[in-house]
Amino acid sequence: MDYYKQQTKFLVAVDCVVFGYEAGEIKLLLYPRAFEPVKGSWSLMGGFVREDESSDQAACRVLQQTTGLNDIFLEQVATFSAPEREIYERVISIAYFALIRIDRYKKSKADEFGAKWWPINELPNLIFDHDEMIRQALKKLQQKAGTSLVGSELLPRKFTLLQLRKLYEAIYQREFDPGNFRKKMLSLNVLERMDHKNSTESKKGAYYYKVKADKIEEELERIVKY
Amino acid sequence: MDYYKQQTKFLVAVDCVVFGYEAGEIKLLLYPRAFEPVKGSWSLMGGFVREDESSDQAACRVLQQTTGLNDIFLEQVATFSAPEREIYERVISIAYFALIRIDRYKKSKADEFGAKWWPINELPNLIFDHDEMIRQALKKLQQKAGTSLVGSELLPRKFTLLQLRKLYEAIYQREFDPGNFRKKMLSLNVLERMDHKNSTESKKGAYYYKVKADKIEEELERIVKY
DNA sequence: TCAAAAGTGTTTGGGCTACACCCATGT
DNA sequence: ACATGGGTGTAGCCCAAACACTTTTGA
Repeated sequence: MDYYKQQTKFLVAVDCVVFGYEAGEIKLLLYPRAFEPVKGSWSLMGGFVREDESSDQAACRVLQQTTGLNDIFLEQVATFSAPEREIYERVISIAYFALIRIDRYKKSKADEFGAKWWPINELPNLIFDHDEMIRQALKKLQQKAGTSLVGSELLPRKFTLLQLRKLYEAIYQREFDPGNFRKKMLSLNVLERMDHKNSTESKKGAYYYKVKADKIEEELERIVKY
Repeated sequence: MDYYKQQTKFLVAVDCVVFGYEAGEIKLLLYPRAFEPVKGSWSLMGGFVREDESSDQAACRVLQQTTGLNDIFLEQVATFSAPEREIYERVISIAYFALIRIDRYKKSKADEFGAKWWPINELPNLIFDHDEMIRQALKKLQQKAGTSLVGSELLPRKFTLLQLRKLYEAIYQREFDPGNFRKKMLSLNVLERMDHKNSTESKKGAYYYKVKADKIEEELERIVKY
């Protein structure tokens, strides 16, 4: 046991890459660092791990505090541990990625901090290695969306196939053939057509779909190549 | 800065899932825990992260110390942080997976600890959450081998297509059609045929191949489904 | 009437699978 | 001679990609 006592201890934090989807774009929730060093740069939602919680719980707590939301999709990305990655003190940080529906977000504590949604292609300067965290998180999101309908976590509960396709186009930064995308998605047998239509995005009107209740978390065969 | 000072610090460790390949089987390097608690159970190669190093460097150091090898393929798997995952003291552990050629390993410090190679299908009881680390590491290995020739890290520098196929069969725990496997591998254009043959494993003799020097780390299109 | 999305159908090509088949050679 | 792996060829199937076409309706 003495061996344990000789060892160095470290501050351990979590940083959450919070993805949202709005106006046809993937967006990220960031807040401005209000104090030196690197004041004015933007930061991921983060916080320190506490004595009585796992890092998963810490990430969950951070999101609860900053977005007011509780039942959020959350997954580990990687751990960043370079000795010089922060400035004043060494911190080992476990990066997570989260998916939330911006329409559920609305007002919350995050606004008090000046938090803002940034389109993924127009990000500001970020502190420390947060840009690398985002890069890896996006890759994870693409992998995840390729084998599950996790993408629908970013949409309202009911959505049209146009909305779903636009979301996938935003995630993968490329276009999909409308007919083929529709056939592929429907062939997976995880979507359930509802009995009413959305008429705001097309003249003809498109049926709403929702994910079948028992298929939400299901692992599927490849949906899209990545 | 006061905010930093109030936070709890943690012991941070690395645990390495060391994969090897021998006699047609994937094997894992483990050593027996010599002291209580859980004396007699087996453990992954691990160690604490030090003040002046990243976790990557720590994992590298642990492998150097236990196997004598330096230039080893090493990749992060995930971080395990449940408060009760160890017994006497809380330790947050970053799991890595490593690939080494058993023929390069031979004698080393690890033998002094009683380290032993275990076939992946006949593992002993493991301490803490090490079995879960192995499960996730194997999954990572399968993904990695599916998009790169990382598998050849486990073979001698030159190898026959039979040896490569047997390795992939061991990694994915399923059989591959000999003809199709050969065609697929050669079509990737990353293997270079050498001008001599191996005659120990077949009457006819099979050409040796090696990975083209400039293609070792290359990301490929899908090699095998997983 | 026209544009734009909804929704369905068809064709094509590439790749994977399952085999068949010949070659070389040690026993 | 025969068993075994080395190595090549091929027919069938599935699926993704490309794209044609019809429907519906608001502007």
